[in-house]
Amino acid sequence: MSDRVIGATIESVTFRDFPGVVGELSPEQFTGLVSGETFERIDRRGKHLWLAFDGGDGLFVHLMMTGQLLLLRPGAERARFEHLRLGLSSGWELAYADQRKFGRVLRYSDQQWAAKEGQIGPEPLDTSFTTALLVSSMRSRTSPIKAFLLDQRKVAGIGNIYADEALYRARIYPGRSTGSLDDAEIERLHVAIRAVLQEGIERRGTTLSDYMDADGARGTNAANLRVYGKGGKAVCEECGCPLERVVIAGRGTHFCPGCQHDEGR
DNA sequence: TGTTATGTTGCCAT
DNA sequence: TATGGCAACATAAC
Repeated sequence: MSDRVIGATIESVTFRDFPGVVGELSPEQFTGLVSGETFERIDRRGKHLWLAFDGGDGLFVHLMMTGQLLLLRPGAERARFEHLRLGLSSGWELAYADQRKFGRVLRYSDQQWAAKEGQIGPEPLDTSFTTALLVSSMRSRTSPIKAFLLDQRKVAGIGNIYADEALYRARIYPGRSTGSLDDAEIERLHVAIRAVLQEGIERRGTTLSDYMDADGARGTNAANLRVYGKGGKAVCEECGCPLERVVIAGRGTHFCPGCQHDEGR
């Protein structure tokens, strides 16, 4: 998005059928606050996006389950489930669409973004994300490792798909108590987290139904998944066991009972 | 036609 | 503080 957004000024704001997409502000308040602002920088922490204005403050965006940020040409037909469109001086329009309306485009002060950012755990692809860091944050926790991985305060950016994929690659049962993992298991998990995320990025995202990039292109990582969505529908490509689906941490959890034992190793 | 599942997170109760 | 359940919403697949 950077090429078409950085340096561009917001010239128009159009609301569609869900003004709540911008939070508590009325459409008039939001329009007044962002009109004339120029984007200086696009940042990201985990799944949280930050589109910073050049004079300070900016837009905080979270896509949640079904959100889409789209760059459209002026006059382009309203996207399905489009709720907000920002007309930019660069000759593009930045639209936000979201079938389930969980996501938000919020006007945040720098302080609000700093506070939000401070809540988010380490970036798993940064060099600062070491096995030792993971070991110390996992110590003496009793919740399932799957719940730990989904907690954005512990590690940034892992969602339900990548949690299941990482645990499968590390051969760890998702229901294992976080604090019960030994050093070798945590080392495998560290490697697996980085691998599944890196591969997902290389394939430009896991599109199961809604995800698309700003050009409307689908990611191809769905074809790279080994377990997610396959419980009861496929066998493990390593051991041939039928894959299973259970609910852990309130989320559908897919795993191989042959490779991911309840008691480690 | 009803029931259940879906990629996330915050709030609430314990 | 840590943990677990559930609601927010629209749609697709059983």
